[in-house]
Amino acid sequence: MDALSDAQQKLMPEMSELLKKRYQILQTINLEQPIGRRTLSEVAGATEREIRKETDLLRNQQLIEMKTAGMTVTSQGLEVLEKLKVFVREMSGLTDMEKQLQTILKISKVVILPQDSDEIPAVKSHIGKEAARLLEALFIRHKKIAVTGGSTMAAISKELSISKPDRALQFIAARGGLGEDVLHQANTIAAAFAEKTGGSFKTLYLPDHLSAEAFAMMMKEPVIKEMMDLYDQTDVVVHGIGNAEEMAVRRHSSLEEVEKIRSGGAVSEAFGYYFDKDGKIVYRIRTAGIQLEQVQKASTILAVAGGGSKARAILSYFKNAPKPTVLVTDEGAARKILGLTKKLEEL
Amino acid sequence: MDALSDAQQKLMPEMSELLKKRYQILQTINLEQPIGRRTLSEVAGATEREIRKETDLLRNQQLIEMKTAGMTVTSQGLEVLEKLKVFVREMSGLTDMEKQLQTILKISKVVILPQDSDEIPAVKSHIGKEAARLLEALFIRHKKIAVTGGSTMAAISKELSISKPDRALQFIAARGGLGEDVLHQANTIAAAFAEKTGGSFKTLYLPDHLSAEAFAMMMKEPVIKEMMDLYDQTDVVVHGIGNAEEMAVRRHSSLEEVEKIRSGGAVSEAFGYYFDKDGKIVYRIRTAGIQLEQVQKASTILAVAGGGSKARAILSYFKNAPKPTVLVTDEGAARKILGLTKKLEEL
DNA sequence: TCTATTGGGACAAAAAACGTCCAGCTAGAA
DNA sequence: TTCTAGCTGGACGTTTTTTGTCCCAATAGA
Repeated sequence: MDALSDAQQKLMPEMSELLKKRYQILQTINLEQPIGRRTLSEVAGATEREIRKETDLLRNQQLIEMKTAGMTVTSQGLEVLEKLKVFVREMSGLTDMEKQLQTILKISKVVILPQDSDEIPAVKSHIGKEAARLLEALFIRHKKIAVTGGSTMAAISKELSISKPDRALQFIAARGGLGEDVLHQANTIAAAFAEKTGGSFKTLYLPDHLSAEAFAMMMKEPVIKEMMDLYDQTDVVVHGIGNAEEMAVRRHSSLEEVEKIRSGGAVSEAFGYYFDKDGKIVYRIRTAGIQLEQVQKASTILAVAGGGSKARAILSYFKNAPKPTVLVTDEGAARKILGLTKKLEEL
Repeated sequence: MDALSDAQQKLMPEMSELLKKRYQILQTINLEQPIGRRTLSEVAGATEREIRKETDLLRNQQLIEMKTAGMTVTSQGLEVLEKLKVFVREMSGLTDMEKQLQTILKISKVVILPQDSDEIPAVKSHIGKEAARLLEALFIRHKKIAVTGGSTMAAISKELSISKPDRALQFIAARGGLGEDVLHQANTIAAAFAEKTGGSFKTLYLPDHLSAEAFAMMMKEPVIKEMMDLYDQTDVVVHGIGNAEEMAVRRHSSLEEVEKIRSGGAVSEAFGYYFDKDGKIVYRIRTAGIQLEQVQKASTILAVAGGGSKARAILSYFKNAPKPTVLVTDEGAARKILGLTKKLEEL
């Protein structure tokens, strides 16, 4: 933050919030266009009246246009969005927080997006977009990419857009179904990534909750073995981070599983592994899929998770996460993580 | 204006006015401190409520302090004032206007201060302060300074403040009484300048409206002749510019004088000379004082006049003003001058 | 052709801003 | 020392603005 902006904020303290709010609205319109007042008010977490007031202003400023199909961002609007991007980040202290988190989590890079996806649904899309941009940059040098499931991963796939299709790209489902609904399964996500980028994808279909013997047998099957080999060659891993209990519930885990997860003090989940607050593996779902050791061999790992509710999980997972991990998260999660670590230090 | 501020203003168009308003209030407090709400509201041209709202905010921001004696600017406030000075000027387009006026009026430099002194009394003080700063810079190399009268000149004298007294400075009253009230006479102003700077002053006392013979005789008097010689040696001339009719009235000019001024189409007045819209001398008060030719010999001339009502007069005077003149004026006058010249061009 | 969604209009209710006064205090003049 | 002008902070009825909420005609897309 330069001295001028500093002085400006001294003289106009209300500016900060206002700017952030309008920026976010404009950004959300850009992401979801064409979009109407009502839909926008839901996704941006504001009342209809407020959205109306602000969008009227944005139109007067010729930053957006209103047609019968909905509101769209003008080229001027895009320009403003571009110009203020860094400024809004600086102003919200995001750049500072990124550096702090990088140190605390001991990883190579952290990217924080404004607001909290728990409160404002659109933030999830913003996270997705940012992660998509980061991932696209990796496509140039890395072609074998393992992806997991989850709604965050789905958000990334929605925002992927590549200038020219790259047939060399290969997306590998990092896990089987894991009991999640089809839309958010790793298999579906891998297919979506491939479709958006022009690459190919490999899926892993294996029933959950197999008996130990059946599992051992399956692992010898060529189709499955092929996947295991692919995991070894993986360049990039893209994954979400879940709350342990939430994931257990969503996956309809058996009572004994839930018991193990709970008694073990599991906090976070990733790749089907459950971690406690110190990052120790408490439980792992016995199904085929990428192994933690294989993840660690990847040259870059992209972890994506946002929302204040994910703070504890993120903190837990990163206790033992690979160094070359890049975390994409949001302000809500970041602030809570910093709050939690500060509290710990005080004790 | 940089791209960032531009984008900021696109997103927050209300910012501009708000910033200017608060800046002006803060600046005025700085100039008149300690000052109370009511006095400030009068001098700043705003309602008491508004002043109250803004000053409450400024206090919360720790830019001002409120004591029983009145409000004063804190060191933080001063800093903000300093930091935003250039920005506010840029934002109001003053820098642009200065360049335009410089070309139109064909002089070496123009300094424009925000707002209109016709509407906001405090602006006169701001003009005075700026002129004082410019003048002080000239003191280093120039010691013989001729000054005229008028309320604007009085404003300058109020704002003069010099780090260490300079006994070498000599202030010369450019004219005699000219029928104005004592406080705004050139003689009084010269004395005030001298007092503020530690210099000396020379006054010119000569009755107005002398007969031609008496005038000729007086001109031969040593005291008067001495002044005439001083005018020849003048380095710097500081003067105001008046509206012709207004000045005629204020000076209780005789009917025939008023008639000459009116019929000649006089628009402006300076040094007792009356000029028409093309800058031609229409009439001059027959009394001792600096001659136009002597003014033209000075190395620097500081012309100070503000307020929209002075626009025509300024335009008139500068038709034939010396090139090395520096004009200090305000936004109100500047905008009107530009408007008038634009209108002329269209015809 | 039908349906879901859009922007714009409208309006009562709630909230904020405004104009205006007064009381009590204090610094500086007399 | 007393007096007075000018200061802040509090108060309050009256506008003015903002807010929440509906409806409506238009239209894009299925």
